[in-house]
Amino acid sequence: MKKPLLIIVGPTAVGKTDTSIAVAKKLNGEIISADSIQVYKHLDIGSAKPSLTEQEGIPHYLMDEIDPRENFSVSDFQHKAKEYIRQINDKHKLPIIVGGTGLYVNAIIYQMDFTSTASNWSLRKQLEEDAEAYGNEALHSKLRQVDPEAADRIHFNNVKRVIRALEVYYENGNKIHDFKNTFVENPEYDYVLIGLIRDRQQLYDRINQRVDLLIENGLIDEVNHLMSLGLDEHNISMKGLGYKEIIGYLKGTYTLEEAIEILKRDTRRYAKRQLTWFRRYEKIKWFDINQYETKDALVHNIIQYVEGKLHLI
RNA sequence: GCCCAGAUAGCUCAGUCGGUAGAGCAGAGGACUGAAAAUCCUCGUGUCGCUGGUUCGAUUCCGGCUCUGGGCA
Repeated sequence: MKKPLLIIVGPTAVGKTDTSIAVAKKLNGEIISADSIQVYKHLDIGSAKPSLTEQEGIPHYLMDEIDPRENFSVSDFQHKAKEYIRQINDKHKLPIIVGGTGLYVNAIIYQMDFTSTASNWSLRKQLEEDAEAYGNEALHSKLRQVDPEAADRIHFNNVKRVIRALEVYYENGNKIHDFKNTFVENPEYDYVLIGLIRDRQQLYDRINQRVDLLIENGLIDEVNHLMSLGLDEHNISMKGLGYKEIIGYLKGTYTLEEAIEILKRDTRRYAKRQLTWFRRYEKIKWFDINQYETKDALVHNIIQYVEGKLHLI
């Protein structure tokens, strides 16, 4: 029997946190965060993680759980999130996945197999050096020799993907092509997928304001502190928006003003990419926040929609 | 008031030895299977400030006007 599952996605700064907590309260739910940065401990301000008070007593999983020195990946997410879903179901509560990391959402709603080839960081480093020494196209033609289908769909400048495809081959002779079952739905869940959206210009204004707020709230101190723990731009957790830019400022790559402008711009671009990703979901039901007078009205409509779709206990 | 330099894409500017124009940034669209807040691809028509003149033809040359810098008083 399929387990009920609610998923709420949306671009950064659209208002997911607020909305999802209100929805969770009404539906007797618990939240699993699908956010590749909020998972990490100590990355609080930059990731706009809700405080315990702001969580209003709703349990949040996969938030503030991982040491920022570790390299968390979609595979870890899939494994842990599925376990949390099971636990929440066992308590007869509704699991609600909330987040902006599209790949993580895919790992839940589609059958994605991550059992084959784990990441091999030293191999990646070596291939990166090859790309720098001999050029992106040289590395890409290596891929063409071992996995032509992958070479066809990965652009030669997308070095990261070329490397991953080569890694899969070098590690155990597989072709990355072998795993193409992306859009086969996972039969475990009876899921409802909701997307939150609002006027583009308004979203961008909110992003700009939020960046200013993060700085006011002490983002620079937070990054300083993380650096004193030995973290720097090489850590995966530090690749997040707000961290890499402030590290650049602290290391003198650019002024604070420049860092803030770049952070705003890149956050806007990120929001746009998220929207591109979410538009592909056929089952997504969009709720345009601008069409509701109040947050209560929005939440009420979401609840109605969800109750009509899911057979809740 | 006088002199000089500007006025071209949302912004900063380039350019046309006279044949209606192009970069960067901003912005838009797309891709996505172990770094995904990452990574990558594609996309540039705008009364060339206004108004007269010269010319087959002016955004380009000439005059006037307006505005913006800077300088001199």
